[in-house]
Amino acid sequence: MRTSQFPLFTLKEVPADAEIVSHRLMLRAGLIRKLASGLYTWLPWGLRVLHKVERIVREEMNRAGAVELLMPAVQPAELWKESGRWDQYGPELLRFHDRHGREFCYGPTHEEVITDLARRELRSYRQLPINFYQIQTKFRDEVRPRFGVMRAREFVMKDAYSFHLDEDSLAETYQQMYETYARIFTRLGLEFRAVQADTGAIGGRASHEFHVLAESGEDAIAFSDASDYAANVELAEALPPSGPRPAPTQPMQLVDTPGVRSIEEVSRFLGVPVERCLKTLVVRGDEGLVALVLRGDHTLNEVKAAKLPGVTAPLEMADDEEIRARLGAGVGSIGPVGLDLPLYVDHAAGHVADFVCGANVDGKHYTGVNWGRDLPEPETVDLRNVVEGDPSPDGRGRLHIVRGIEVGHIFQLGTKYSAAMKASVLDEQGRAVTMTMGCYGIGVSRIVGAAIEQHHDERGIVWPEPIAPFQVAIAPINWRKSQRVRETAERLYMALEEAGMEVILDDRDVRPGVMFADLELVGIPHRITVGDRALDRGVVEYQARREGDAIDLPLDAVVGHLRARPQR
RNA sequence: CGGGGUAUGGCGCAGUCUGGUAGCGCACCUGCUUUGGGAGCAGGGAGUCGGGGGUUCGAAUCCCUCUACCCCGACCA
Repeated sequence: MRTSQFPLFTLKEVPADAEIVSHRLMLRAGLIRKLASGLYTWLPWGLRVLHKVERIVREEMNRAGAVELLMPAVQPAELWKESGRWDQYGPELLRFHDRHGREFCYGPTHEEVITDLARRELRSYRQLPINFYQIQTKFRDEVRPRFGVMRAREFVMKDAYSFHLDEDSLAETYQQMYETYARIFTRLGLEFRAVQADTGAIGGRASHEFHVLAESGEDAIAFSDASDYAANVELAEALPPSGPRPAPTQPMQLVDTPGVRSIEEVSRFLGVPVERCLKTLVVRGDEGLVALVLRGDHTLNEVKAAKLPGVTAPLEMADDEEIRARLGAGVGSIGPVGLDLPLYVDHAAGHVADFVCGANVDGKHYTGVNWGRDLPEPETVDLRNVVEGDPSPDGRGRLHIVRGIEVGHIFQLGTKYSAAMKASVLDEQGRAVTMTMGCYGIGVSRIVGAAIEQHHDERGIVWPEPIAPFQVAIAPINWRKSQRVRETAERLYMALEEAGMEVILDDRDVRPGVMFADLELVGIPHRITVGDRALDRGVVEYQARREGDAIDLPLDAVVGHLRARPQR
């Protein structure tokens, strides 16, 4: 390709609304343009990258024996009503009517459609297991789209759905998909981690997420420094503290704490460390309010809390009026002593002695409170998010917390959809058996953003070789005037193309600085500079995007040199 | 959903408080010069000042209203 035929749309200045580096660089490098909130056009250079990601995903899915199909993006409401998700899914599901007034949605995921297909087409256990996949555009009406293609409303996803006669078969395919995903992200040149995950809105049992590690990631993941334990912080279990609780040393006292509300204020006002201040959160439950007690330095894990019996899922915090009406005191003065609410106490909070807590009277707190003496011994549960340094739940090592971008997610669904939609096959005995399902997603367009998040420098994108829009750029200096430069560049271009490389020849008549800046911004891994100065010495210059200095190469050595480069 | 902010040539911004002929940088077009790190000179084109309504002799500027986009929050005890 030539830049005259395959134009760059690079930007010197960044549109003001781009927040994170990958979004800025995708705009500046001319990979995408925004149409509306969460909706992006893929420009030619960006589309090349997207297609490369797709190709690797497709190759590895095919290698794993999955079969590709393509389902409609628009789906009839009936199927969603059958699965029960028409009512469950909420406003993220974009719904509309056709001219006959029939209800449809734009598919955010395809369990219903594939299950409908499977129940029609699959009759016998002999057809199982089977794993269907597609690469297709999804729409999720996100509350708050942001970060460019990382959280867009319309996005490209690879979704796969497997069907099985039994759990063992599902477990086998699940494991195979786990390995396939690891291979895909390795081939893409990304630093990633597979972690145990919550099943969320899709439902089902076992589940792993694949995260590209990056500071800007929206998820926190916890992993052990001494084992292969890794989990989304949403899920990571906080173990109860070991050893006995310290014995009480203080009497319980009611103290005035006028205007003191937050844990930090309480701690400062009373001179008690935050770890010895307990906070009491009030949430809505199936029958009125429920109180959750945590250590002041810990944060509530909403996923864990929502799973507690009697607590609403998803979790809803009670508002100030509700609390005041029920307890006679405001948020900020609530505590477990004498509290007339169902109470859940976090393991760590139940292990604190001589603690401070709200007194259920405005402007008053208790100090020196002790479980089992001033209030009943609590039964403790896991309520909090793990923090850096917590013991690993598998008993080996300590947890570290890093941030990640979720790019893949695999689930063992079980029969959630197949049962609701009556998808069964006949087994060896001729009995109808509800099929067991798995599903496996990869955020194809998100990967492009995630890759940039992980691979860039101050000059722009530094693509991993396998997904670079082109492998090699030829930068001819003084293209118009120097016939020698032009002829050499053309000859090189032909030779590299013939060698099977993807080459972009920058035949714009622009000054070298402009050319170099653009080629670095768009992140081409290898650059050959052709200029009279080097040609006088009988060479051209080779510059790797991720390395410092250029080296001289004789013309006939260029193809060999590029071939010898390790794929990264 | 709640809170905050922004909207002025393609992009980035000033001008708005204090009403009086719409400006700057980059980009773009033409010509000449230039060609190893985002060139120089000269000339040029391009804006319903987000939409609608109002106040006024006069509105980018003041008032009302709508829309779009962005940010923050949805752990506060």
